[in-house]
Amino acid sequence: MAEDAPRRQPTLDEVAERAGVSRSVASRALNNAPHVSRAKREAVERAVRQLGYVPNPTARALATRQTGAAALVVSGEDPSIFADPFFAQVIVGASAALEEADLHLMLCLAASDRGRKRVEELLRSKGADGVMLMALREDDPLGRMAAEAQMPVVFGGRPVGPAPRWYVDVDNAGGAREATEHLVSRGRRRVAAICGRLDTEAGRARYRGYRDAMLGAGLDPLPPREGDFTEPSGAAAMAALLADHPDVDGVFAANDNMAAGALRTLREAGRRVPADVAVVGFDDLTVAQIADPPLTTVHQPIEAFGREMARMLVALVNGQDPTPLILPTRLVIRSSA
Amino acid sequence: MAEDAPRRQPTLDEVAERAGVSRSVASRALNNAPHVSRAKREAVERAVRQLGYVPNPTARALATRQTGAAALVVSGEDPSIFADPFFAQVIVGASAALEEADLHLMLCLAASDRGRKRVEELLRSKGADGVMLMALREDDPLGRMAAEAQMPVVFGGRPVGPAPRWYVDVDNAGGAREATEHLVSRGRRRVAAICGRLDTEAGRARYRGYRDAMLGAGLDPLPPREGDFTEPSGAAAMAALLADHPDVDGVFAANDNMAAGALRTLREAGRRVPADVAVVGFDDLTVAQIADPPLTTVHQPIEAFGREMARMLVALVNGQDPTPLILPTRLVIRSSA
DNA sequence: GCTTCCAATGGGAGCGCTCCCAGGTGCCCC
DNA sequence: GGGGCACCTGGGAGCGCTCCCATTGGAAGC
Repeated sequence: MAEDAPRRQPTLDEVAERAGVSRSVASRALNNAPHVSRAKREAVERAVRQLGYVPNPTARALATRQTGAAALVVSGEDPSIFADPFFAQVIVGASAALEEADLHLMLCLAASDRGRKRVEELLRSKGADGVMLMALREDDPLGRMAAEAQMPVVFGGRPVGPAPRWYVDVDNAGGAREATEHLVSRGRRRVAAICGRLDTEAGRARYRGYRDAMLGAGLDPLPPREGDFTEPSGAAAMAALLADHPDVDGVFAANDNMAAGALRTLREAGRRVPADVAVVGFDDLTVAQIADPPLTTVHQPIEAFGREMARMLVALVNGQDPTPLILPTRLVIRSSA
Repeated sequence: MAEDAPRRQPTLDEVAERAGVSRSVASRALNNAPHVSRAKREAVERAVRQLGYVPNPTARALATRQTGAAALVVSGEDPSIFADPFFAQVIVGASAALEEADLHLMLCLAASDRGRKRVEELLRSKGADGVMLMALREDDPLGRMAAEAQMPVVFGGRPVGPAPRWYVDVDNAGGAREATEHLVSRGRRRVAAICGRLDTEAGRARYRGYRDAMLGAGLDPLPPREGDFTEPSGAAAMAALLADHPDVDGVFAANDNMAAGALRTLREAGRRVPADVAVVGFDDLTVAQIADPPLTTVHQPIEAFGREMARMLVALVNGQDPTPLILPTRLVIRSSA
């Protein structure tokens, strides 16, 4: 009755032996490849069941030269950048798409030197079948490494500089323009922008969108007021803004976190939102709904962003040549503007 | 000048040949193992540099029977559970600890059937050197799978039922008790609890802490008002609470998201916080600081949680036998209570 | 009935690394 | 001066799988 606990995992050879076939046939049966008779196929299946056989992914990887994993690399100087719920949603999307392709997700936070070194090694050693790269800053060494890697690379968000061959991005400039135009259409004239880091393309593009909208409306854009996409930086930027331009009546913040910070500063300064100052954010994360007042914000399809990035990578891994993708944004009007 | 782009990665054999040594010596030099003369060691290093050699992790994995990766599995029926910023912080901590041990992080969202199946396969095929398991619900099949796996498994948060051999957890009951006692000490008498999912141990323990504190103060605990750790569920629970107990003057919410929802409902119902109703949350995520009013909440060391989980796993992988860990919580007093 | 063809089969050579072991060298010590 | 005894060294056997290829046998075609 008591089954001897097998110390070692059964191997394909043992399955083959038990099924009375050769290893080749067993392998073909397992990968349901052609050229296996019905009888033997069934014999193999039976043996697999009896032995509780599971193929060894490492051995398979070595033989096929495919790891069965895709890496998602998040750059940035500070690991806490990853605490932004934005990434969690990207991961949910990417994970779903990779699951369909039966690829595992390796997550690499390339904040520390050590982390970057490990990513470089991953890239050079083909430790994954492909890589998704996010949150690159200007002159990020990861960009160069990726270019040199003999491996499919998809960028999540274009990096600063020339656009890479494969990327998924969001219409940052368009979204920012729409947000700013909304403020202007509500009669705001002294509209300022709290920007994200200007060493990222997203930060730059969103400022460009703001500026274009202002110029288009015949208004003077204010110079960029740089934050780092965090709530405190938004609060600080808003405070500085109030000091320099007490008459500001509209604010476009390059993400919801900073918008929330701006809201806090405005509340503390006794300014009513939106009566005195209207505020628009970007991202449409949970914080936008929770904020008081709820934030009017530029919605971006974050989960789709992750999903499309992964799908593009899968296509590349399968030898196809997908085209870059720019996802649309859409203004969600709540009460802050 | 123009270097021929080598189509194939150089192998250890080529390094050895170039360095004029055997493969064994090259291997030892690479892993800086003993029994290699200084001269040959340097020759190998030179050859590595000239050839741009990077060891093939898959081949190494096959030979050593170690994958060099640890998996973080997040269970739950809905992938969006992962959108909770809680997990992002856990990942930051875990990632840092794994980086020290030179292990890669595989992230598995085991929400769909397909996802669970893949985790099972991972477990059975030893596709990773160890696994961290989080967010298990009652009777979660993952628990059984993990128990059967011939692989180190660390639980992040104890599952419902008997405690596993290795886990990292937070003092949920203690934190909840402290939170509730705080409300009582501020003179609140009609204190309710908005619970998390009661099919998770965290949800249960936090309710137990609330109940114990109430009983300890000679007050009647209200029956659990169950949410699912999301903001809307907190808002809904609060609304139901107001309907059933209009005289409620204190609320302990089992996490910050639900507390934020409660805040919203209270605001819409015209109740002042904390004057009419005091609210305490749990987690101390960013949302607690952003909320209006800022939330008094039970701080838990989330990043440390992830870090310790990973460290425990690394210890197990290295053949040690670490002891389970329960991390302390601490009440952070802001203005909501 | 004999060639032709193709599905089915199993042998064997890798994939690129680790690690055990047998053999070889120099050096110290009695 | 010879027998240990370090330390080096390289050969070779795996790790568990895939896949090419030569071989077989039976069905189909003439």
